[in-house]
Amino acid sequence: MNDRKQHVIKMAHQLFIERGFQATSIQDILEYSGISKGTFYNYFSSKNELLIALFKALYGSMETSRDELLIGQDRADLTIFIKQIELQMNTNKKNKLITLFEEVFVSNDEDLKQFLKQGQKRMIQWVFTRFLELFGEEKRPYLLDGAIMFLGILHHNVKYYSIANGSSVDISPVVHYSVHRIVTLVNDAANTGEQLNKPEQMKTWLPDVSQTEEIFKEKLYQSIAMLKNGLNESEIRSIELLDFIQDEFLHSKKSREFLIESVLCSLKADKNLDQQTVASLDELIKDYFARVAEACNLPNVSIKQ
Amino acid sequence: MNDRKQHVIKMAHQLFIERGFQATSIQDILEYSGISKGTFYNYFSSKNELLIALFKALYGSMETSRDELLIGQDRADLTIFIKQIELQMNTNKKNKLITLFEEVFVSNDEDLKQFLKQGQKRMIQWVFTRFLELFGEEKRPYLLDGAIMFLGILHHNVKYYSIANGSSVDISPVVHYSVHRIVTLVNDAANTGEQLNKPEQMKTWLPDVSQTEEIFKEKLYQSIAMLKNGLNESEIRSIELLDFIQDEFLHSKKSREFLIESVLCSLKADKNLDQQTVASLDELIKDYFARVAEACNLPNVSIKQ
DNA sequence: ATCAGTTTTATACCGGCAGTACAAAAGTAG
DNA sequence: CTACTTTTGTACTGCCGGTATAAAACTGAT
Repeated sequence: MNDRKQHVIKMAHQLFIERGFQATSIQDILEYSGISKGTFYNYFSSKNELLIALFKALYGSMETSRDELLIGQDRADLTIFIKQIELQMNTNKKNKLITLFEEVFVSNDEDLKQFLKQGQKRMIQWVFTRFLELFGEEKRPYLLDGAIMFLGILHHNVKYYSIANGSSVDISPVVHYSVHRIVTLVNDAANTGEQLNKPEQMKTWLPDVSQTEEIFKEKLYQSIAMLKNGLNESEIRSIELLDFIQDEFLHSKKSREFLIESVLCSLKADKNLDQQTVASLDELIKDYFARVAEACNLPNVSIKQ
Repeated sequence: MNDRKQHVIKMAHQLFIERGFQATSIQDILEYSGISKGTFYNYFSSKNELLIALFKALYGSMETSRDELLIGQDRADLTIFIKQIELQMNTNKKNKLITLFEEVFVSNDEDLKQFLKQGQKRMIQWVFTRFLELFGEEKRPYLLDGAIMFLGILHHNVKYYSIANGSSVDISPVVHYSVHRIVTLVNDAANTGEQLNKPEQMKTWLPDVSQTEEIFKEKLYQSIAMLKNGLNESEIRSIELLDFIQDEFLHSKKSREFLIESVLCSLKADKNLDQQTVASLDELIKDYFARVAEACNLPNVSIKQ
């Protein structure tokens, strides 16, 4: 049922990689994936919506595996950030995401355009929050500029490095080089005090829902980090419990409330931990699930009527 | 005759600005410019070729007015470079060049794609040669990386600054900011000795003809600069003569050989100038015209037969 | 096994697109 | 007036994304 739909997305993706999006006709997709036109338009309302589904799948899995690299790691460690960027650039390359992106970015379909713009903004916002962790709160005013410039440098460098050295070349040195550059750049901007974009303006980028989502995640990470700091390395069980919570929330759609509640229960009984922080963590998570339940109910009601 | 063709390009440009390239049909262009389909395909072999003609016209005029800013100026002056970049970014914006560019950059038409890639490489090469003049020969190994990163930073900054402040905002601060950043970046790379792309690889970018053209221009500028250095400010007539030559070669297709020869004659009689340098300049220019004549004759012969 | 409800298929169809073909008309120069 | 080129108008081809619909296949509950 849903397998079939996924299969169509997969087959279409192959065709898009081989020939590009524009050059792939719906007829091609039908023949290649062995379905009829009616079924296709039963799954997707248009060719563009198929593309959106593809992007969502690819970016979703990319984001989770990128975030997984951070579990149980020092969030201020630059080498982890480099690994994260390498991962993303490699999946970009493997799936020809950048080409696909460029090909449809200037499109007449306003929905598709907005979706892609949102994706770019999400990426910048992610780099910004990582920069906050890497450079520290005191550099905040210069970190939105930094995130924007970092992505500009990175993409341009990868592009021309690939032209010069063949597209199969390892892009790891490019990532290292680009990260080194942005470090000096941010420090330079902080020294001279020059600023182009204020980080506050990002608030206007995301819809409230995913914004509070981001804030929640950041608070969660902070609480967990604080608790971990109070532990020494021998208390493995406590660390494992904390890591589990973080991991579970990473797969946001399928976080299992009952499991997390039981883990929280264990944490409350854990005398190695600062119980005040545990309490605030507990409250934070209870709030989150309350909000999720609320968000789930409202649409259901409106559907039933 | 040719006026009509230019008129079609102009009308098409207007439509492209309003609706975008893909969304403008040939039928639209026919109606808007008041010609018939037959005539259109008499002028352009395809819609894409019309776009190439448009790009050539726009980029051509942009490059000459950008180069004109340098006449009689200190080529190492950073403020002139900033003015040049501002000029280019403003015409980009006015003509929606970047949007048009992005819209067709990933295209199935290999000719169009190659043409656009050449355009990008030309731009990087120009920035590189300007950086050579601004940063000095000793920074050469880091200036191709610098040029690539500068354009990445600049375009990204302009993009997000325009999103945040409306597309009608003055981009001058963005240009200043980006230039400041690239200065520290180049010095940083030079200090640490990190290098991604070697400037030599640019040789593989351009066809031989425009490459020797670039080399000629650079030599010309150097000779003229040397001669000027030997003068003091009161010798206006000599300076004017030198500036005239530089100006005349800037409009490369229509440089008038007889005029330049006569000016060279005056220079040879000018006792304010270092006659050895004048002689080498003379030889350089004679070589150039010989090459141009050769290049003109060969195609003519093949046409007549 | 039957039957109702859904999904899938096959096929014909629509309007729009870029590009081709070609004969008639208009313009141009000697 | 003539010979030649340019322009025009129109009809045509083949492909595209998307719609419509009736027949066929599948599904699950009784």
